[in-house]
Amino acid sequence: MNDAKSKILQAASELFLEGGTPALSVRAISKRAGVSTIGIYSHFNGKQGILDELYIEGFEKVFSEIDIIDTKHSPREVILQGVKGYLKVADQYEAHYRLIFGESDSGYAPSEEARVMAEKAFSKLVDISSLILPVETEAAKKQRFALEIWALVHGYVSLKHHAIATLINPLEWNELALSAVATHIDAVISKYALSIPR
Amino acid sequence: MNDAKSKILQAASELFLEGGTPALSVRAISKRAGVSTIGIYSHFNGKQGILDELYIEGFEKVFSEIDIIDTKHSPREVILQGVKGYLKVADQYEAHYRLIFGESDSGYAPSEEARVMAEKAFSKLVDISSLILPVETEAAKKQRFALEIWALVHGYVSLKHHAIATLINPLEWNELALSAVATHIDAVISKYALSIPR
DNA sequence: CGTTGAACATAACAGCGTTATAGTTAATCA
DNA sequence: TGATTAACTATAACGCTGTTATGTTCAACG
Repeated sequence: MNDAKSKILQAASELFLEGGTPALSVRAISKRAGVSTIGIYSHFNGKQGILDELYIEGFEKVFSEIDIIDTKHSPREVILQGVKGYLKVADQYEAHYRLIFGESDSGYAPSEEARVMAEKAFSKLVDISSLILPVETEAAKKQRFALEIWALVHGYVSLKHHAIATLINPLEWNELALSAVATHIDAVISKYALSIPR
Repeated sequence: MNDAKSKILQAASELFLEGGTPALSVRAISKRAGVSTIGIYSHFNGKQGILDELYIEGFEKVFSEIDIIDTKHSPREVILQGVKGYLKVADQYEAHYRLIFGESDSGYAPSEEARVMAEKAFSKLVDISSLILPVETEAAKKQRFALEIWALVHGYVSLKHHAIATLINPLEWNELALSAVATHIDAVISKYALSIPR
């Protein structure tokens, strides 16, 4: 990798972690990276290119947390482990998370490459969440169940940043999310236990 | 209400519905309202004041949809009815929804008055969702259950705007959300059915 | 009638993403 | 070696943003 290119990415990532989208101006990045402003445009596709890199970086972190190879524990516990990792990433990389889910500046739209990364992560989520479903379950149904889990967890993360969040003890949030997922998983498990002939 | 003031609000609301946050510039509002840019600052607290009005407007719409007085149907159906209304508002007033949940421009933070409105809506949600809980359930527990419902529904709405949403039929989204909520409610109902001594 | 105060338009400020222009440096090639 | 080419650089500008200072107009009130 080009030296200037990696320095730009490093600077952008630092600024992003420190101050989120508002701190991520082209001039600030170039200043910290020690390059001129048009360096952002020669090495990347301007600000859109920088945001794309951070978007992908964010999804890579999510992916690595839910990419679990575990044969010792039950599917239920594997899913909960993945949710824990997801919540951890959402806490540690809040700016990335907000970027990924359109909660920052509205001017950004992910590129094709960035969307591929997003779909890869969702695909992995489908893999681990469908562990509790019968193997012969059709693909669309597996997707829908993964979506249920994701919506529930993402909902907690998103509401955590909301004004209403002051009503609930902030330390509890992740536990509440985990508990809600557990409730939901158990409901689905018992539903399928009924529908599976024995 | 002052005439200029209402014209400004009208113009802002129109622009917001048409083009969301990016279209909502102080100059564009003043131009459409037929006032000077400084009028936005004399009648409101600048852009923050405008966004506050739209924030409150959005929560009012949510509130009116979940403010259900219904003694004919079961608590379960009342909740699902509220969720349907919530999803309708999220569709019809997408820009408001994104503003409310921090998914637009990151510079905005709701004022005290706006937060009061948000809490009022959440309070109403607690009211109708706790209909399925035993009356003697403690307040914190009712809040936590309302949060579960809200997180689940909001998760679906938020993910609907996401890049990953192309993988799922967009027409199905609201039905998927409703179905997920129904699953979750039933799980909680059966849990409490077990814990209630008879 | 004179004064006061509110709303007004104009213009400016600093910042934003982006780009045109021009200067500098380094590597490549005849 | 000397000339050309490509990639870097800085400077400045364009049009946009939110915000504010400066005058100006105009209607209401004592």
